[in-house]
Amino acid sequence: MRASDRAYAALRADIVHWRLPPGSVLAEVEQSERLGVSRTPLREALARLTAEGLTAAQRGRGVVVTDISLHQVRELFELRATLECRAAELASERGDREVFGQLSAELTGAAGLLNDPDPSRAAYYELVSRLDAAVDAAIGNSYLAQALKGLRVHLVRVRRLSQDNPGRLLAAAQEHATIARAIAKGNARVASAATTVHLDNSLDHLLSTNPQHPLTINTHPQ
Amino acid sequence: MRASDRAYAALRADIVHWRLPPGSVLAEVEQSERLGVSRTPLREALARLTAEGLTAAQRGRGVVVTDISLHQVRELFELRATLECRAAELASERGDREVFGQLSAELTGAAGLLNDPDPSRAAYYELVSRLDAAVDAAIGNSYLAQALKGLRVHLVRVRRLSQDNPGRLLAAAQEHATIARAIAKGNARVASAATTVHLDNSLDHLLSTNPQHPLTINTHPQ
DNA sequence: TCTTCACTCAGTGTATACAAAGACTGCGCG
DNA sequence: CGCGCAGTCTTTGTATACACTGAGTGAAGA
Repeated sequence: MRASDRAYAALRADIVHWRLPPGSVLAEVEQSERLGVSRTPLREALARLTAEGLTAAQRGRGVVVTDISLHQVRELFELRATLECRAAELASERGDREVFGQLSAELTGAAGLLNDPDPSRAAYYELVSRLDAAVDAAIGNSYLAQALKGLRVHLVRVRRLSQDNPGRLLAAAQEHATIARAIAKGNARVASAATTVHLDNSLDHLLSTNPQHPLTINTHPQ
Repeated sequence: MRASDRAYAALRADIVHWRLPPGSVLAEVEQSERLGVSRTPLREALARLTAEGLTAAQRGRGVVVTDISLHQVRELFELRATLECRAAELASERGDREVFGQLSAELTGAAGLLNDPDPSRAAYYELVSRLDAAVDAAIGNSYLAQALKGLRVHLVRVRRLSQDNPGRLLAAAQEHATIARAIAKGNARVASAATTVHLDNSLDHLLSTNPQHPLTINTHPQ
């Protein structure tokens, strides 16, 4: 694996998991020494991150990890709703019904996963990402799939803000199950509607647990 | 201006205007000598182009200008319809009515621009891009605006395929005027519908003037 | 005491040298 | 005559040295 790929993956993970919180300045020499690569591949990694919107180049001060305000979260969810509703419709028309039937069944029984002691809910999120992957494969549109992928990077970072409690996660799992069931039935209208409802609930939950603007207060959530 | 920016702008223009047709291999030393920059900024430019999807890295043979099949054009328009319809809706709700009223009037009178002897129709396309810019500003969603921007790069490249005749351009101008008028009236439903119609007509025209798959035959349209 | 200018220095932007990996070619063997 | 292998060579990947820009700081003058 190339050094630039390693640097990119490491930095991206650090940003997404808030080990590099918004506002962190990523000095080239400092990061290249930390990651054990030279400046050239590190610059390539930073360029990729900047293209994704995870970092931004500040004239004269290097690149910094971009901030996320609640206002931006709203914009993010507005685009997300647009893309995911369309994706749900297309998946309903073009998807493999068995795949989504199976996923729907698993999601309905996701309560078991949430009783798991794992605090990171890895098993649950893995199941959800399998649904995402199934939708990507079903829509048969690489441009749309790519747009969705680009969005999800930001959404994983935002997830840290939602401070999910078991109740919300259980409800979200059922909403996901509803979406998968509609796709399995080939009902595009319902799939789109269920997606709209799910995203609205998610955003409401996120906003209610983050009363005001100051997301930067949560910079070190530990 | 940085050397990497110049290299990026030059390569991007060359690709979009088909001076570097699909399949061209962009060897680093060759291009860096041609553009008068060293390999380092050129690599950065190539990385940006690859992130945009205009080029793709081929293991061991450098980066090549990506091909565009009719199938991909269909996918492109599918995503485009999704994003632009939503953008038209949001612009109807949030846009400045005077701005779009003015644009609508100009577009209605665009027949004059099309009688212009300029074969590149620069004046016409400048007017259309002003409509795009107005929509971007009106939607008030930087993520959606960014997604639209990323799409338009590919669309400019595809434009070369559509071999627009004056009749189609005039019809397109009227369709654009209809969209602008609906936005000016604040009628989101009609704005979205008019966008759907316009994009369907555009795709139909493009497909009818490119009978079969082999877009690569048009590699050197001059 | 405030403002401004110059100096220093940290850090990015660029060039180039070196290393490594993959592709092409030519030869030999079956 | 075809297939396979090895060697060479082109091209990318990485490291590092140098240049240049911009920011911060200190002192001096008003």
